[in-house]
Amino acid sequence: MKSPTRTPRLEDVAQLAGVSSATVSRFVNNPQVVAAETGKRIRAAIAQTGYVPNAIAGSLATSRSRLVSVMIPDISPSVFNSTVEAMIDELTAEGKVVMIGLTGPDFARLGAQVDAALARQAEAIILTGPMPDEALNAKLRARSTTVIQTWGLPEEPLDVAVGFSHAAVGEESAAFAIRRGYRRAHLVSTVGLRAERRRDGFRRRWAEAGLPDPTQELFPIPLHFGHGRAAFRTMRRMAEQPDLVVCSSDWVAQALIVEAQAAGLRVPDDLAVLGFGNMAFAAEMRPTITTVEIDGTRIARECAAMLRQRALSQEIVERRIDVGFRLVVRESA
Amino acid sequence: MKSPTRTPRLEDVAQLAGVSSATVSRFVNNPQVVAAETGKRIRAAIAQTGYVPNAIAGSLATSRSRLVSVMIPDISPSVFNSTVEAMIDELTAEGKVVMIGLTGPDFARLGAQVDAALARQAEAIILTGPMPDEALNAKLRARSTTVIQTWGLPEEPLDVAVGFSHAAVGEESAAFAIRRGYRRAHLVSTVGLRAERRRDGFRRRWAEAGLPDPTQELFPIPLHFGHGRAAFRTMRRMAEQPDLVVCSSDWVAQALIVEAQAAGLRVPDDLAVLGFGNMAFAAEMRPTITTVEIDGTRIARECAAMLRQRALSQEIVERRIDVGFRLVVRESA
DNA sequence: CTGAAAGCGCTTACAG
DNA sequence: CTGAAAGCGCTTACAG
Repeated sequence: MKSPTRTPRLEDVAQLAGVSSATVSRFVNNPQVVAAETGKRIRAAIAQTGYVPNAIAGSLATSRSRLVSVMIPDISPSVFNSTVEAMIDELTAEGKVVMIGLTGPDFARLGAQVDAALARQAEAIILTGPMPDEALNAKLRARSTTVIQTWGLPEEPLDVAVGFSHAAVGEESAAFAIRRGYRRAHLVSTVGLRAERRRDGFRRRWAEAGLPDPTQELFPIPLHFGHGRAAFRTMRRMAEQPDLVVCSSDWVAQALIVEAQAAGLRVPDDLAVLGFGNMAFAAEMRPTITTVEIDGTRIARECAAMLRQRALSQEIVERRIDVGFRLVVRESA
Repeated sequence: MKSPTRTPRLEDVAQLAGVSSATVSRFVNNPQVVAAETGKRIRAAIAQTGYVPNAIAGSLATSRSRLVSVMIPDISPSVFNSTVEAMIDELTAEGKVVMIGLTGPDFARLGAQVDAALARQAEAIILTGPMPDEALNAKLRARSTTVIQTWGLPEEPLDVAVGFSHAAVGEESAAFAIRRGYRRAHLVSTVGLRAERRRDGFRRRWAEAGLPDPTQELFPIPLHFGHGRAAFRTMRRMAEQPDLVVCSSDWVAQALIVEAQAAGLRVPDDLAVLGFGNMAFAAEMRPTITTVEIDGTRIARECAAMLRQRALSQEIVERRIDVGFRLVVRESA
């Protein structure tokens, strides 16, 4: 049962405290500029009325929304998860509100979500998805809203970018596999630019070592457990069995391991498996999964730092921040 | 590089179209009340300026924020995941913006997050956590903000509630286990009211069947994979080995299965395992996991429906909606 | 169908 | 240190 008592405003507090609403506003936003005695009366009035400032009115008056929009394809078993959680934590701590835009796995609703963010005067839009199309680019460029591209690290960011090089991930995975002595690699990944960059990096390094071109199977985004099963079936039908499968996600890696074990293969002796994402479970399965870790917390922190810089000066020194990645070597490869 | 061109306002569009800003506002919110000819000119002006309405100003003018706050403990491998995704989908489709408040696993920041939501004039606050304390209750009751308690289904909701009965989950799990012929149950769950209700329900039914009181181990929230390992170790040290472990999460169930298999036990023949949550992987592991499914999409849909009702009439017919749950019987028990 | 004008609840330069 | 007042960009009852 909601009681329809009117929500208290600044003015209500002011009357109760016997001051002007301007003074209450100052006290709320900057207590030390108000005389101690006055402050005490205002504090009491706020407690008595249960006043909570109306941030909508505040935002309108200052033209600062404190809203940051984060665009992600989806939530559930997503590799973006920890990054998003870290973003919410970081930005909330700075008094921002984080609005999550779910664009759908194929980013179909990206345009609509950007409009929603702009309508709410988002101070920044953080894109984890692929580059928006040219129309969207133009719209974003015309605004003062900060646009941060994350995960992928475009050569020429729309505005600023924080991420890592997918090509480098591919290359370093290949270098590791070569050192380990694997010779027949099979790549399981997704359509789309990012995964393609990783595959290309892998292939380049692999070819440099004089190894036979890897076989591959691509799935639509997002990858899930079931794709690992399908990939295993395909793989078993191949003329020559690979000794290493490189997966675009830990989920797929885990599914492949489960299937391989069920088929009597030993991992990694008969078949090695490399994952991507270093999700929490990767360290816990049997065998534990060798994978690539992206430091989502670091990405979130750099994003927050960029926003702070922008707030202070509109001048961002470094427009591209490479947070790198880490190959986490465990048992599966 | 951001170009600092001024963001277009309603007035800019109006001048370009040669009408008043009121007319543009009408066109934007309710096109059919404007003459077709006028509409055409306005549409052109909007396209030319790239105008996006300022939702902050709109919210202030109408006192409708379209903001809905969802409070969850955390994101990563959480059982709340699909529910939250469904909420975002449902509410976004109705033109709302969803603000996610991360309260921390122990809900420590719930009070602060509620204040943030109220400050932004959230139209509704959706709580997945435990009942807030009395001070928070009072603050929420005094506001016209709709408060929806989800997951758990309190006897006497603060405002309205959508969820299921934890006690019933416990009872039905026990009934199932009894039918299956298990006799020595071990419960692995968390401290806190909800898990306790499930345990109590289980025990009640178990005792009715004349079976020996289940043993148990409790962990702090949130449960994760590692707890399953720890639980298995504890279990192995027990004088009498259980034939069934009932887990508060699929993650724990999966970890137990992995450990049991590594120790040479067959699941479910030597040890049966029951999970909770029906996370995507539960259907994919070997053995697949028998678990309890909560329909997060249904919960989200009912929440959205309640908000629609409230918007129309302030009268909500049903204050408690029980969405039930489903025991998904697979291989692990 | 359209316009002039008041109002939503704040913030902040300007005076004092 | 404090107050009066303008302004943030919309919406909407009221007139016409």
